[in-house]
Amino acid sequence: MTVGATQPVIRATLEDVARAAGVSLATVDRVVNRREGVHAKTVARVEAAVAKLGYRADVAAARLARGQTFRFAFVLPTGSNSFMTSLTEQVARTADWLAGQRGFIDIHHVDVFDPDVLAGALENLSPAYQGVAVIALDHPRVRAAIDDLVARGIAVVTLVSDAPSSSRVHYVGIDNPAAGRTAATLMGRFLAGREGTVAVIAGSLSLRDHTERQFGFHQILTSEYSNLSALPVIEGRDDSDRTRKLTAALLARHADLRGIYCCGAGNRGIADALEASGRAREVVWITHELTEYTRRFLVRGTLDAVINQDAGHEARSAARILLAHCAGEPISPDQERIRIDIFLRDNLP
Amino acid sequence: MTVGATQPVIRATLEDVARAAGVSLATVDRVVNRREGVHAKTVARVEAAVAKLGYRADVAAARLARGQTFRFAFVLPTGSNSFMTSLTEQVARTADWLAGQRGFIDIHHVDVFDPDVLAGALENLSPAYQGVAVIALDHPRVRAAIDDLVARGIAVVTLVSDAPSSSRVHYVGIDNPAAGRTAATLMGRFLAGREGTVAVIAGSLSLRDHTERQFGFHQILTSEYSNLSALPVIEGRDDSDRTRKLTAALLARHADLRGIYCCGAGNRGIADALEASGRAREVVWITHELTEYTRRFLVRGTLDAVINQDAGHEARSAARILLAHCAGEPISPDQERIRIDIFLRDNLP
DNA sequence: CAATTTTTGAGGTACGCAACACAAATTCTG
DNA sequence: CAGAATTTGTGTTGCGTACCTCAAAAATTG
Repeated sequence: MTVGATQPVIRATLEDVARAAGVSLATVDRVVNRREGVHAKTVARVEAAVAKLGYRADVAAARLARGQTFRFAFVLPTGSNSFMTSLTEQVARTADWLAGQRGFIDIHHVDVFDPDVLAGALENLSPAYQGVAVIALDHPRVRAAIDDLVARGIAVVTLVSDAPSSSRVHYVGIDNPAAGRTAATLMGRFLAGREGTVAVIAGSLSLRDHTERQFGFHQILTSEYSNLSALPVIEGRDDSDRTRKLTAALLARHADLRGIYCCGAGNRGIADALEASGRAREVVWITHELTEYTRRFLVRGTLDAVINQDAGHEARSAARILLAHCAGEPISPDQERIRIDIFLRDNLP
Repeated sequence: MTVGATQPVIRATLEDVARAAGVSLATVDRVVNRREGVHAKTVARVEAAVAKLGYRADVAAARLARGQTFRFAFVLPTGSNSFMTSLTEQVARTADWLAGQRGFIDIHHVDVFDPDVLAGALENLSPAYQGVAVIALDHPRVRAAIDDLVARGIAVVTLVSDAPSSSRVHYVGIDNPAAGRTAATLMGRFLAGREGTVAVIAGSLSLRDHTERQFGFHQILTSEYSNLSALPVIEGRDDSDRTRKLTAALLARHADLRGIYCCGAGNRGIADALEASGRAREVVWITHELTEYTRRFLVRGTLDAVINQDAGHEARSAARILLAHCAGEPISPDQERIRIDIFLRDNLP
């Protein structure tokens, strides 16, 4: 059985549609581009012809004829952890791809963790940009800066970290509370009824994504796993050295420590401390972001699971969404949905 | 700090390159399209100009000028389980997208589980196709049919199920042994040391993907979780009714049944049997493919984890790979890698 | 140095569509 | 039914590239 074999071998063009509908090219153009001044009956005739011939505008020809070019700014953090480094690289690759699609990406590095600096950077962005992707902070000044850009007709998408109350057109990233809940479920199930304490290490609680993750984590842990009690959240500031010391102290102080959930960076410190303590196999450690380090810890068995967001997917998705928005094209939502990946040693990509 | 702001606001065109290199348009054309008869020194001059101006061919213009159109055949199973239904729908959506990219997809439905029927369908495919995507079987006749297509200059990608020894240009799907290992690790860890037996239900052991999954599953279960012993594999033929009866029998016969791994379809039957037995919460059930049903069982807590391959991603990837192959364009490997997704109740998309 | 080969230039057409100007035909209004 | 308004047609241009032909220039050879 065959479906779709009735499709034309040769694409139907606007001219074919005009001929089929018995009207001129100009009228077809008016209809397909929704211009004014066409009789309803004629519109119907043309649309029937479009449907009959299965006409689809050749996007290559359309883009070429429109002759638009696009300039986007990606505002990313200055020299940072492995995830951000990888994101930057993926954005660079995406830029390379976009260059063939009449689009240009400039990467701006700023200290996105300081609301004033970030807001300032957004405010000073050249008005030549049609779109901006930014690792946002949910802070009044940043929100205002985003709203300001949007008011000036510049499309803004937030990347990795959202500013939900702003007027950004899209958030490209994972649902962080859900990611935290996922981590908690894995923790609870891996520990399967054992009693003890679980430590939560965040980069900083002033980062919305870290807060949301630990919120989701606590939510599930307290409601579903009463055998486990969470210790107060520790701020490791995404710094390996500091995190190592904090983890070592945790391990020394809590003989009943059964699990560690790290919702930020600084994983090398945790690995060092865990391995030095000799309890690496016994303590369940779950963290975020697949990097060359976390991958190694996973393979070695020190790390039990990684919750990941795909930086490449995020970079491409942000670019696609900005492009589609500026060109007035539709997007396919499920292609742009960023998944909460779970990686075990066995399903590493 | 800003990187990349030196990019041109206006794209450089071939003419700009010609002017910069001090040669004619024809020569630049010869160089960028690698035609013969250009002096090495001139090639170098042009390439320097390309690099200096950051010239990138406008893919829209290039496609338009080449005027090529592409016809691909997708060979999918006849009326089948939820996953295949969803895959078919995603292929249809991809076809819609491709229609704007000068490409057409015909969907052919055949009984892909019969090697002779499948091979016959491939042999009878119109030579008008430049590419074929097929849910393959690893069988000599199918392999020969694929090799034959390739020999006739038709690009073949295998989808979901591979024929590794054939000359297909790409396999779009997951690593099935790794998926089985992933399931085993989840099973072993969720059961955390409890003793008992684990049942494995496959659709049919003559399907390579099911065999590979159960192979990976057994591999990890026997080597890492000696507390669990696997029962002989049961063939449910992807049929809910049959699977329900088999599962009910399993539950009745084995009081120490701790887990069920289903590497095929027929999940509704398993859910019915599990829920009827009253042991749904206690038995760990892991299966493949996220469908409306498995999603519901996951939310309800009957099902503990789903190993998934994203049908939308697979459909788009197959189309992109065929298109890139036929148009002689490069692909970006990590965008085309199909991940082994793990879904728990908490990270459902 | 003439003859030959290699390299380069000039110029054109085509791809499918968008965008526009202007004329012609049709319909509506008073 | 004239005049106005609306609707449709004709025609053109340009987007950036691929691909082609033919001639001119330069380099190589005998």
